[in-house]
Amino acid sequence: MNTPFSIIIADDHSMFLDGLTSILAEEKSINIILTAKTGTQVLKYLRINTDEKIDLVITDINMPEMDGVELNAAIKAEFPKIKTLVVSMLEDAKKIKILTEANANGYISKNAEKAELLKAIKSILEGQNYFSPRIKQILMEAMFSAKSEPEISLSKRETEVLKLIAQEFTTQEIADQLFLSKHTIESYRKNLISKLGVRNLAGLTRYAVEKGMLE
Amino acid sequence: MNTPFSIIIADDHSMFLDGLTSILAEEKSINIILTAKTGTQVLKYLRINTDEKIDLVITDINMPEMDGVELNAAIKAEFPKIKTLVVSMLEDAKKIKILTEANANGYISKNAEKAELLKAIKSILEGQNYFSPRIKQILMEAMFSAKSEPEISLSKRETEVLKLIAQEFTTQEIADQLFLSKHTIESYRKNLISKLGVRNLAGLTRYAVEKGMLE
DNA sequence: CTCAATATCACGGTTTTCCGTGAAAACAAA
DNA sequence: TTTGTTTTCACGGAAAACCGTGATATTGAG
Repeated sequence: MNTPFSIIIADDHSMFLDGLTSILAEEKSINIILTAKTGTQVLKYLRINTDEKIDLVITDINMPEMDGVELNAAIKAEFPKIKTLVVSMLEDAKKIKILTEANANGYISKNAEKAELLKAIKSILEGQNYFSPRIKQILMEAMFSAKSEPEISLSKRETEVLKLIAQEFTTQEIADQLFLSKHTIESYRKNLISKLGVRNLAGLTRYAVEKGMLE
Repeated sequence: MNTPFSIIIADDHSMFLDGLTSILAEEKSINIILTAKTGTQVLKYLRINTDEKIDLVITDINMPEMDGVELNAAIKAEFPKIKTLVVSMLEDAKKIKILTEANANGYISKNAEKAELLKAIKSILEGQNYFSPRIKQILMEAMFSAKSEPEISLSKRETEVLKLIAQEFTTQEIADQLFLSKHTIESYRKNLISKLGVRNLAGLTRYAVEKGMLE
């Protein structure tokens, strides 16, 4: 018999953490070394116990302090030998894309059955990545739809001005705050309006609010 | 020894369901009769197997088809003897309030530890309701903060005009659409601005978006 | 019925936004 | 180093929003 695999689990919801632990405790080939509620806790552990061989980190995406995406990136940068499996509530195309680009070894949804979870873990521990058909499909769709979206990107200043505009400041007030000419701010207004494809202040404000740009 | 308690668990996330099942399987005094992914499944089961004695239904709030709040209400209406324990991701004051008013027997967050879950289940099965101190506190705060909010109410027309304003229509355009004078729309603008305590179009738009007035 | 809230309309004046058109300097990427 | 993006500034005119200060008619609740 081989030595059991060592894994770490990170999820901010205790109950889910306990549940996962309980499921995996039944597996003789798996040793749960640590359960954590934030990405930082996991990283801290890995940095201190460098001699301990960890095979896999299972992580949620949504966590306080350091989320699963960041944690995955950090692990891949500092401990490239450690495999990662991301488990998430939502099937977020963008995050999945980022994760695949950051070499995560697997991604499954919390909608997945216990059987699929075990299958994913086994695949990854054997050296194969695991992305369910459903996830692959979402990824593909995101690729195509991404092309239809012209991907509006705003510069730092543009973002800064837009925020202030949406916060009910007038052109003059913004100019004063940023120590710029009011003509400059007017330029930004115009650019933003054409760039974002809106008609007026209402459109600008709506964009800012919907993109969550205001605190 | 008493006969074990019969419980049903409902949660749309398989993995959580499996986890919970795994945790509770360790308890000899608990028999898991059914696990379901929607509230309707649970209700259907209860209606068919009326002879089977169910002690407790553990349910998530966020589920497709029929959520935990509705499920709780339905159970309390049709099967008042069955106890309910609601488990939720978020600590939503409004929903907690509704649930307590609908006589749910307990509410715990998924942030809760396994120990608290077991404590809640035991309390409820022994006939006592269980709401954690944290939940009680949130409930209290909601009560007070509800009173402090002056509750701005807009008339039908005001709402209608505000929606159009936030959708980038000008005063003249709105007047044309509603077959009103532009002066009338200007009056509404003024009233809305003072009523909502904002400075300009940006504030109006922000209010509309944040209140979810625009589909 | 009465009173308050709602809905409608009006005008003149000020401020702000919107539009077109242009351009120079700084900076980063190729 | 050339090229593209970002940041900065300028002017004039048109359009729209904002402000104050009204008024009248309808309507719904008490």
